Amino acid sequence: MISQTAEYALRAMVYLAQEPDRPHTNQQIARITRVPMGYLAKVLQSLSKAGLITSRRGLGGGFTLAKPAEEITVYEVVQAVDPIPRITSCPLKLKAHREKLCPLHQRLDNAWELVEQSFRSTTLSDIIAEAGEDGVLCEE
Amino acid sequence: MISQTAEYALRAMVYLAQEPDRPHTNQQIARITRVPMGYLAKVLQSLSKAGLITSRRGLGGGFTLAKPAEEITVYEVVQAVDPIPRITSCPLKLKAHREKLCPLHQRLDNAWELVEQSFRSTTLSDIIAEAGEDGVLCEE
DNA sequence: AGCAAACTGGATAAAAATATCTTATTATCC
DNA sequence: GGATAATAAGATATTTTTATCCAGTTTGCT
Repeated sequence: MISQTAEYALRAMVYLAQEPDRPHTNQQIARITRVPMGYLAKVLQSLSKAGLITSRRGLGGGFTLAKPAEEITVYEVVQAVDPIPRITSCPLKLKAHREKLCPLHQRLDNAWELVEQSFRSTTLSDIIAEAGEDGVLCEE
Repeated sequence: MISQTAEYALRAMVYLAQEPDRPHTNQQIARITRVPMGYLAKVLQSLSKAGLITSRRGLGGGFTLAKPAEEITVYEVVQAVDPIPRITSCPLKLKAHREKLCPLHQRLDNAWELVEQSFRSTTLSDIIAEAGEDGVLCEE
């Protein structure tokens, strides 16, 4: 339902949210979240361009949340790497459906709306808070 | 959110549901629903194997709903071609999460559950009824 | 019987998503 | 300033999804 890429992005963000004070390197994040390192680099780029994280090069550098975990929603993360494809116009390009979607696509889009709402109302800190002491992604 | 394949399957099923009394050929369905003919054939095979439609070969043959439109849900159609990947075990394969998903994956799965419920509670006849006279997919 | 319509199944091709690798650029520390 | 750690970016490879094509089989019709 969401892409592998979005799953990776969420893992990385949750991890960063757990220790937001110091930068974490691509390598660290990859190891903990078990995401292929080379690919994670791309995902982190996307998140960076979307303004959700900041990066610092050089020794001691890495990635850090760009704003507090309370202010970052699951929705923002997913949107940054692999947006939810809301249905705004008829996929069959029927003229008759330009104004109003047919019941089929209307109902599909309603389902996506549910997901979107769910994602919008969940912040990274919600997730961390729920985890308690263990940490969300087992840090071995 | 759902695959192209699932979208095609739904279009085909809605079309069949609109005229359930006579068989419709792959070619007919493809033209109306604007699905590539060769690919539609595969999709129809899947739907047939799932028991949602029946097929008849030879002249005058084609595909027909296997049961009344009132008894076929969107969920069944999607499941037949491209199941919703509910999260039942930790995607990171962490031992600590075998019993209980971490909050991240728990919340993702909750969203899928919403979608699943929405799909389960919608039948093909619901969709057709909502369309009124026009027909769901413009029959040109 | 013979022909044409229609599904069936397998092989193949094209496109998109996912993943890897390599080279550059930037920053820090000594 | 040089060595090293780290991101940035582009090229390439692999896998999955989507799509096409073709030969085979069944069915109905005359």
